[in-house]
Order: sequence, then structure tokens, then C-alpha cells
Amino acid sequence: MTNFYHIRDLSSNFEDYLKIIGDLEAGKDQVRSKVIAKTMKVKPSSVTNALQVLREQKLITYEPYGPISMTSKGKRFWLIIHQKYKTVKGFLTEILEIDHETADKLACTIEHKISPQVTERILLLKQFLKDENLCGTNAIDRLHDFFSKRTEESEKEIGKEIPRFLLSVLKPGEKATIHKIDGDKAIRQKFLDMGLIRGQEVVVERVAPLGDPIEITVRGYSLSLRKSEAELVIVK
Amino acid sequence: MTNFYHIRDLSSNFEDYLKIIGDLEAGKDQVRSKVIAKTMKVKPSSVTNALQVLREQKLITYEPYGPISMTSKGKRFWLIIHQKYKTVKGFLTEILEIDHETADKLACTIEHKISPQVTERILLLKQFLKDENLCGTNAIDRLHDFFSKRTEESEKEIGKEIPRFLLSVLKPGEKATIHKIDGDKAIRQKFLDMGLIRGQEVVVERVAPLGDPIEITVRGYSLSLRKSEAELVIVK
DNA sequence: GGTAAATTTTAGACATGACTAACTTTTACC
DNA sequence: GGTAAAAGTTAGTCATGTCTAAAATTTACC
Ligand SMILES: [Mn+2]
Ligand SMILES: [Mn+2]
Ligand SMILES: [Mn+2]
Ligand SMILES: [Mn+2]
Repeated sequence: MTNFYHIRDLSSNFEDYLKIIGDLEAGKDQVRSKVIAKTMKVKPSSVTNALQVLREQKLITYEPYGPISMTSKGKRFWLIIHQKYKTVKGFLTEILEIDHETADKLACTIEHKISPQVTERILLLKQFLKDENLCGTNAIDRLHDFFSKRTEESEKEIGKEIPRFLLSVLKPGEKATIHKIDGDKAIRQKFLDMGLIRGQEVVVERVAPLGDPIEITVRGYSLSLRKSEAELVIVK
Repeated sequence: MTNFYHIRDLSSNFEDYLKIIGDLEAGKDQVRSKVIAKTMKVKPSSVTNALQVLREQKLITYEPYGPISMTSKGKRFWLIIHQKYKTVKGFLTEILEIDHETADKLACTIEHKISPQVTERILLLKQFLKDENLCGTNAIDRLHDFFSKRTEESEKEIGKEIPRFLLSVLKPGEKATIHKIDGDKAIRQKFLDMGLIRGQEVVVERVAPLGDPIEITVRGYSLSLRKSEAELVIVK
């Protein structure tokens, strides 16, 4: 009866095209077909096809070879997807301490399937953990301690105890995985924003004469850390 | 396209076929094409096609018109998917208090994309919240109180305060949505196992003369509750 | 302004995984 | 055992969304 092939809801993939267009429009530059193709890891002709579909749905305005811009309906849609993405990715990185790349991929799947209620609950859970102050310690910090304790225990069980160091003792060219970040809430948040998170791989690029500053690469980005900051990061 | 969490060359949909075959095999009855079709909401010919694909991957043994059964490789993969499914669904229902139907659908998407690490972290988060027992109250209970407080607040804000009753005062034929469940941890767990969870819709079928027991329908299942139990459930 | 390079579109092929319709095999029942 | 119903398969169609190759358009630069 209801042939759901004919119901033109927007598929996950086309929601992603819209998401990327929205992200690009938020930047200064004009939205380019080529950039969309590169971001989606798809050939330019696929982008053209997607643009035509999005135009049909009145989510963007666009003519052949012409500029691409979102309609207000498109912007509304984009905002919804964007918020879901941010919520899920934030949950994965900040609460579960999943590395950015994995979190990105998973969030990009979930964002299309998640209901407003689930989104709200995740936000509330996050808020709950951030505000909850059990015995003087923040709940998220306790959770993350719990994560590292358990990880250590299971590593011990399978007998592969991996030595740990401070990031500050590594030499140029050495690679390591972040195990834990010490320091107060503010500094942890700062590290988080830079993409320094448990499980994230980092490469030490250069170390200044007295070990300060230290230049590292994280997810393709270059970062410069004070020695005092690098001493808060435990790697393995 | 090497995605190492998933079965190589098996799409999410075909993982679901395998999952259903495994679930059915866990029951007593022989696995029937017709049942798979019904569960997947798909025509029988689509099932035949899927069976051929699964056989090609050596996940099941099967010949035309013959019995269907999983190979040991198939069982191994089924277990992996099944555990991911259980983890995600458990998180959604027990922690986030999402209704079973929504949780099912979302878990069925996520199960194919989630890495072992994320699965483990979700389990640890759940365990952390369950064990955390400071200030006398269990963390999950505190979280759920936090959820209801926030829900009430936002309802008040948009001016649509919905009246609440005890489930025990409803009359046959009346429908309601569960708002909160009082009682201790054990009884809450019991309700949870029956599918009684915040946001879940219930219909009162019959009420015995003195209001005990009360027969209700939840997600198509019939349940009989003591009056004393029904008095713990707040609905709207 | 003219030409080459870059970008984008069109046209058509192809893989996937649904579907319908017709056919085959199995099961059920007298 | 014979026959009809049920279950399952095969064959062919269709929508989706990718791709390649070639054509069209825009841009960059002398
Ligand atoms: Mn133009
Ligand atoms: Mn996405
Ligand atoms: Mn047989
Ligand atoms: Mn699934």
C-alpha cells in the first residue's frame, strides 16, 4: 500500500550534504561544489545530484554553475541536525572520552536517527554529571577516574601492562597515546577543546632547548604546549 | 572501506538479518523464512536473497527449502552484534529512560556502527551510575529525579501543566503516559523489566472489584498489577 | 580578449536491496 | 496417496546513489 520508496523524506546521506553546506555557509567563503565533494569523499557529479535533490526539497537555492545558498527551511533543518550532532559528539568525547575521529563518525550516524527526546536526555545527563558534586569531587572527574582504573585493571588481567610517562619527557618524533590528564577542571576543559583526550594519539614534533615549549601534532593539527602543561598529560 | 568493527562485506541490513536468525535460533522453534520476513518487515523474497548472501559469507548453512542454521562464525558475529544491541538499548532505557520502542529502533541503528571501546565505556558509565551511592541516594535515581524535575519545569514554562494521577485510580479503557515510578530500587527494576518506564504509554484493560488486581496493556503485552504496585506509578 | 586550466554538469553504467508476479516445493488434511 | 493451501524461490523490475567519461561553463592569466 504505502510504498515508502516514494515518500521523499531526506535520507541520511542527503542530510549530511545539507549539514556540510550549512557548516560551509557559516564560514566566510562561498560554498563550493568541489569542497562539498572533498568533505563527503565523493565525486563532484554526486554533489551535483545531491544539490538537485536538496533544491527539489526547497532546502537550498541553486542553478547550474551558480552559487549555492540555503533557504530558511534549509537553515532550520541544518540547525536541528547540527544540534543533534553536537550533542552526541559532546557526549562521546566529554563523557565517554572517546577520541574525536571515532566520535565524529559515530555522531554522524546517530544524528540522523535520534529523536528530540533522546537529545534532551543526553544533554540533561551531561549537565547532571557536570553539576553533581559528590564528596567534593565532580562526577565527571570521578567517572573518568573510574574509566582509567578499569582500563588499567583489564590491562593487568591480560598481562600487558603498558608503561606510562608524562608527555613532557617524550623526544621529537616519538608517538604516544594519551592515558590521563591531571589538573583542575579548567585546564582539563582547555585540553579537551584542543582535542587532547584519553585514547588520542599524539606525535611530538619539536622540543625547545629547556623543554619549553613542546610542539605536538594532534589529529593533523599542530599545538604548542608549555612544559607545565605537558607535565599534566600522562601517555603510554 | 575496511571497517574493522563490523563483519567484512556485510551491510547493516544484513547484520540485522543475522541478528534475527540468531535471536530465533535461541528460541526453541526452527528458524522460518516467514518469521524473518515478518520481523524485518520485508517480503519473503527479500529474505531468500539475504539468506543467500549470509550463506556466501559462511555465516549460515542453508539450502533452498531447507532448514536455516548458523555456523560457528555466524554465532560469533551474532554475539557481537547482540551484545552491542543490549548495551545500547540498556543505556537508552535504564539510564536515559527512553521508551522501549524508540530505544529499540535507535539501538538497531547504532549496534552496527559502534566500536568495542564505545561499548565498553557505555557499560562502565552504567556501572558507575549504578554503584555510585553517595548521600544515601543512588546516582541513577538522582539522575531520574533530575529528569522529572527538568521535564516539569519546561512544561510549566510553556504553560501546559499536565495533571498527574496514580495509575491505580484510572478506569478501564483509559490511556496514560508514565511519568514517574516511586518505590525502592528492587521494585523499580521489576517495573523496568516489565517495560514500565517513563514515557511509556499504558492502557488500563480491567480493574477487579476492589481495585486489585489491575490489568493493563504495555507495548502489546498484558500485565496484571497489584493495587499496591499501581499506587507507585504516577501517570499523566 | 583569448586560451588553458579548473570547475561543474550531463549522460549513462552499475551495485545494492527492495519489490511483484509467477513458479516450485513442502505441508496439511481428507 | 491426492489435492489444496502455505511456504519459499526465481526472475525480472525499480529506486537510490554512487561512479566514469565527456561536454559545458567559469576562472585565471597572459
Ligand atoms: Mn554564475
Ligand atoms: Mn551524518
Ligand atoms: Mn527440506
Ligand atoms: Mn540493527
